[in-house]
Amino acid sequence: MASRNDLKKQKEKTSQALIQAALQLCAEEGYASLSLRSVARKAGIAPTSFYRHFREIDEMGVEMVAQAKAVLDDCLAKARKKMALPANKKGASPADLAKSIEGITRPFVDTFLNFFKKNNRLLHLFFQERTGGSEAMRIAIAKATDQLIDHLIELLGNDLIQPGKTSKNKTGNIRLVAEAMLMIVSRSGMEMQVQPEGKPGDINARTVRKLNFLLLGALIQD
Amino acid sequence: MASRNDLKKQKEKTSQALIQAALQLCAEEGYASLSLRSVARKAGIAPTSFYRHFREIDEMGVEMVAQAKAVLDDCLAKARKKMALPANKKGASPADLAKSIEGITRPFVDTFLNFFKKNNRLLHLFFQERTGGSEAMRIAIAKATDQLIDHLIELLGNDLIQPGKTSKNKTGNIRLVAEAMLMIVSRSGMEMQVQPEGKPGDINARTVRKLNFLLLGALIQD
DNA sequence: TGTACATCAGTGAACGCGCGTTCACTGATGTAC
DNA sequence: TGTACATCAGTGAACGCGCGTTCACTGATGTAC
Repeated sequence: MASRNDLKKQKEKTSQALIQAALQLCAEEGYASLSLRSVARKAGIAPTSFYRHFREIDEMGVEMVAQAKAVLDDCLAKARKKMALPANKKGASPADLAKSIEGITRPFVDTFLNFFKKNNRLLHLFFQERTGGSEAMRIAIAKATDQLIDHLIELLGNDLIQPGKTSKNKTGNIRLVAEAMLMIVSRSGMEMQVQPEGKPGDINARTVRKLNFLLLGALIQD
Repeated sequence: MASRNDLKKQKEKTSQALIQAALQLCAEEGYASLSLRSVARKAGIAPTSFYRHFREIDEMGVEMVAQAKAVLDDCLAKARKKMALPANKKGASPADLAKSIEGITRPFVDTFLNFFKKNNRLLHLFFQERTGGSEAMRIAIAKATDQLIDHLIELLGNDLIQPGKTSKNKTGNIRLVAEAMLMIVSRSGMEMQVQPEGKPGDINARTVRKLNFLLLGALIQD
């Protein structure tokens, strides 16, 4: 009575078990410390079975990156819903601007850091190995990061740019802002993970303030 | 005719050879991929000789961090000399502020990224392994980073804060700015190393603009 | 000054271990007739 | 429906390799007298 796809589904299930095991080990010891045998062991299969799913560790690594990317896209989409827009009203004073900017940065940081707590295995991989690991991994991560930044620009564009006022220069600035935002919030997430007790709960507040400076400066500069 | 310290000096020389070999391997493969044997091989000594200098790899790692820290301190000191101060003039327009801020950010970024090119082995270790590696390494790096940020705050305090206007709030902001600056510039340095051809020479310019936003926002917020 | 002894950085053999990879295999699932 | 064959995820034995670590050692440098 088995479906014709039972075999494929079972294989997919094992592949996922491998990836999940790898992500967990990666968060504990770092991607560079992954071994085919340790991943297989954690996933509960024989070392040799690994080759039924991936030709080598890095091929699995690329898949890991794809999954991390999907989670981050979800995270951004979730943050977007909470953002208060538009922030950029004409003739607003710096103090007013600062207030309305926090309507963007606060949900962004809170959502992101909350996701980071829940999915630290995914995100650790994403931001830690970007400048390490193998060539294939770096390329995969760089590509995923670029897409993520495009996604964030889309959000910021809608929230920050007034319709009809978009200039070439401003668009360029928004890319810089998006890169810096992601950089800062991911770094906060990493540090939160490394020393979860260090500075109490105010890591969110500190991150928000950093982003406030960044956005306020970018808006005023224009 | 040998000096009474010849033996000690020779030992120190070998220790340095080990550290330099390790830094080079670390930049190529990452700290996690270092092995006692590969380091000893690169340094030109027998694997067993390693134990005459360090009890384990991480003990050498801590020493590596200390050397990276010294280079970064030099880097900051060098940047300081090029910075134009003060940037924060009373009643300046945002446009004027932006101009004078670049007198700080431009030398900072140029000096830092230039040092990064020359000493990529040191800096890679410093910023890559902060959230990976062993416990001992993370502690050593965290401590060194804190000191580095204090150092940067010292510079920024002199350059950004007008005498007599220092407030508690402003001091707190400066720490946030210093952290974010170091974060952004180090990330740029890492990416420059990973893809040295990617975006031509404008990585400096892009980094400067990010820092401009940050500083401008921080100054106006106050 | 010369001699006898101490120190200690560096060595090479040897160990057990986890690794990636190969190979021929098993046995459940899927397909053809 | 039943039977014979094909597919293929998962297996266990075996391999050679680099690893960390131990040990007894060598021989140059340093010290005491």
